[in-house]
Amino acid sequence: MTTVPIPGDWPTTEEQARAVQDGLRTRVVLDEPGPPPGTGHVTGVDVAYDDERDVVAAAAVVLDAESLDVVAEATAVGRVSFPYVPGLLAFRELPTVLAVLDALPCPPGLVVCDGYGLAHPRRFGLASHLGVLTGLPTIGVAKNPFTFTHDDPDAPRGSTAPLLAGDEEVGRALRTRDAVKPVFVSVGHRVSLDNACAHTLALTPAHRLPETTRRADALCRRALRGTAPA
DNA sequence: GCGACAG
DNA sequence: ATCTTGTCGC
Repeated sequence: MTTVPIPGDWPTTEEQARAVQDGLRTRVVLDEPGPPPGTGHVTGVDVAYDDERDVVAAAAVVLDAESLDVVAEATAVGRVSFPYVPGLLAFRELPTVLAVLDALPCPPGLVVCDGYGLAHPRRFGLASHLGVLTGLPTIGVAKNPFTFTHDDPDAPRGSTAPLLAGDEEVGRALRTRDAVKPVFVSVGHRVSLDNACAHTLALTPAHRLPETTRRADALCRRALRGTAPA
């Protein structure tokens, strides 16, 4: 496990953070389809917090996209770098997530984030931000619709409904299990929305949430507990 | 102005 | 995110 310093130039105020987003948003690449589902590596990243102790733990779990077997794992711990502010989640998660990806012994391939990419007030959520900073193809799979609206997808797994910001489709509500609450998929960087949904379905053979995020969630919680006082 | 709001 | 027991169902 690695320990993470907060970058010296990390934003301190919401105003600074929004300015960073506005400066980087033009770098998002939207005209690539991304890797085909079921090939290469797919990596889940997630973060757990203990705000009382000011500790954050991140985990990355690399899966073989075809078998969904675990290929590699890494964890990293650090200090909380930003408070939770809707729309500025990336500033809370990124330092530790970048470090944990660096700590992996192999290329991550497609990165699946817990949260949003383009579906964001300034079209630059966590998944897009991570993609721009690393150059990696990324998607966001969120558990809640945030501020966006959508119709309820049909009951069968695989059904979708547009995630809307006004009349703009910023993502998709995707049913990953029959008659179970959908997940909310959006493009991060260098992946099409259709492909992002296809990946999400490939990663949900048995549960509502992708195997990538389930594995990463379990691992970062374990890592956080591992930092508890002896 | 007030409420809602990824994790 | 996190606080939290048992319980219903595949």
